[in-house]
Amino acid sequence: MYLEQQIISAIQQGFKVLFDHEVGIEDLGLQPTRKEFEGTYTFVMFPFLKVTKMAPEASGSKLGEYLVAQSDVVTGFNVVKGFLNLSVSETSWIGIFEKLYSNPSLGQLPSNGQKVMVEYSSPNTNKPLHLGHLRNNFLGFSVSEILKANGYEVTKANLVNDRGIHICKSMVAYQHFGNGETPTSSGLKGDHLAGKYYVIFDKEYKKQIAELVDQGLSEEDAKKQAPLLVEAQDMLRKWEANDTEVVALWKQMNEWVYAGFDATYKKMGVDFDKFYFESDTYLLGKDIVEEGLSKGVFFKKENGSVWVDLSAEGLDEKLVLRGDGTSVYITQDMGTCDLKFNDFGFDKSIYVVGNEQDYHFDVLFKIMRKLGRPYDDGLYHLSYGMVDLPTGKMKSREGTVVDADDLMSEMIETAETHTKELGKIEGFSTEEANALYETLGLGALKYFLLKVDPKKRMLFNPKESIEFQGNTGPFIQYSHARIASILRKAEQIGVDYQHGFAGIDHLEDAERDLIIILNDFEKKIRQAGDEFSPALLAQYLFDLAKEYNRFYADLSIFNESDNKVQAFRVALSSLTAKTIKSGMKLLGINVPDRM
RNA sequence: GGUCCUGUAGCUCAACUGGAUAGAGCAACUGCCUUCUAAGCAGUAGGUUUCAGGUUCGAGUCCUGACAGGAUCACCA
Repeated sequence: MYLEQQIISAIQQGFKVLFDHEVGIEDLGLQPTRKEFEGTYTFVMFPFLKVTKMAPEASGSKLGEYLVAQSDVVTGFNVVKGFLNLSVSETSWIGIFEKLYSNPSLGQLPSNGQKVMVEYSSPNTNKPLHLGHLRNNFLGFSVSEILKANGYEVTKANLVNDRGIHICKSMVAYQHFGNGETPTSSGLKGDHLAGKYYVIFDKEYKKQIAELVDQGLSEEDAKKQAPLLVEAQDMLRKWEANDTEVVALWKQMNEWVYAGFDATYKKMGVDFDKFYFESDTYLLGKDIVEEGLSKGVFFKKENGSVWVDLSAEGLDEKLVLRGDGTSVYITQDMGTCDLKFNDFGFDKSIYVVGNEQDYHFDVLFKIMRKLGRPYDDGLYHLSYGMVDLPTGKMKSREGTVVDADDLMSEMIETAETHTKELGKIEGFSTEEANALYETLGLGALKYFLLKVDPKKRMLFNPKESIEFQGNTGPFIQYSHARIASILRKAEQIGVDYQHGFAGIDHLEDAERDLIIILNDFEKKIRQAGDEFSPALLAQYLFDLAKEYNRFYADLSIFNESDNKVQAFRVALSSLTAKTIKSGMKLLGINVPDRM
């Protein structure tokens, strides 16, 4: 980072001295030189030809000569068309390496004094988590960690949807068909138990509809009049009236579900600092409706319903309170928005929610802006694409989902099979071996879901999607394990690689290329934070691991006769391992020392 | 129908926000384990970036219009 800034400021000086022209830093950018050309950084001359009043080649040469003469980091240049390719001195690279190597807070930028809340996961308590939730949870967790690394104070929040008609459906079905079954008696995790009755409800409900249609009702009427649905709606009313029996059942079932979720979250390796429950928040926001009315942001229709007119912002009129005075979804979201701010005073509030709710958040944020909330600039919907199966979209009611618990178990089993086939667990205790399978299986899964740009929808093929070779989590984990092995050997034969690289005066290509990419780590953390995109970091870590493996294949460490060079290569390996480890941690992925 | 998102190698994804001959992995093919872990490395092959226009020194990227896929548009959550 520092190196690029040095070069840029020298270029800025150059424009002043050579062409008598002031150029803003923000207008100057370097890009990596394509590998078919000589050099590390490339400066594009085209946009500045008006300033230089010379042909592209001549402009580039003149600036290049200036940089070599004036800057002690630029040692050479070449100009191809309008592209000025700059070479950086080996001593600069060695200096960069020493700085990175001695940095005790590698991968952690200093505090920026800002608070951010990241809401993610936000499950419904009527069914277990599935593949789509995995993307949500891994994303939310990773973005939180990335923001921490960027110097934010982060609060991870989970807004649990623990009430509503869908919960009542599971409850009604349980009352009818449950026979007092419990997680203990059935051996089912609590969330799977609730999900089982949600599916049963749907099945029985459809049966009832069919019967009613046979009796001559229209499809539409049948859907409304089916006894099970009526019962669920009735149960919801009783719940809202705080009916003792209904509330007791609700508490019981939710407790089972939470126990199940806890186990799943633990397996996933995600956690939360704050839980919000919709049963506590669903009545919030009515005061904001009043506020909006008095501010003239909202208006009332004849039947008493309250609306906001967003047509000036390119949207429609949107209901914010029903005619009977009850809330809609957005009412409580307005309330929760304020609640979060009052609880934590955030500068930014991020909602990790699927792109099916783009419109909803568009509306919500525009409303909060109209209401003039002090934090309205910090609201951000981290909208991610759905995970599709080869067979199409997942539907929980129809049981065409990939269950999160099942998928994680399968991944771990696959990792076990694969590891055993390769015969890589000599000397492992059973516990160590199991821990490794888990690290690898989950690493593969997390990396697979995080390496894709969040906003893009992605395809998951359970049979083929997850590999252990190439652009995968295990490939990066493997690179780390290789280095760990080198470090063990270095310790064993007593290589001192902690200090003293003054004697190094020459770099092999593979060494230099590795330092160049190691130097990008901080920049990538920044980008990933600015764009809320773990994918950028994932891509970087893959490139880094690849570069290391090239280095590993090209140059020998322990056959190197020069002790200084040998120590330097061990140190370079060590820095790579540290970078991989701390980068993978930001993705929520552990790295093993042996595999 | 209105609005929004997406479209890149056979498949899954990149492309530093407008820069050079569009890159990786998987799958296919060819080499490399007597040497620090072959879950690796090196190489071959694979492309009219959905299509048609436009903007400029320069377009996968920006604009317009088609086409295809998806989401959304309830006094549902």
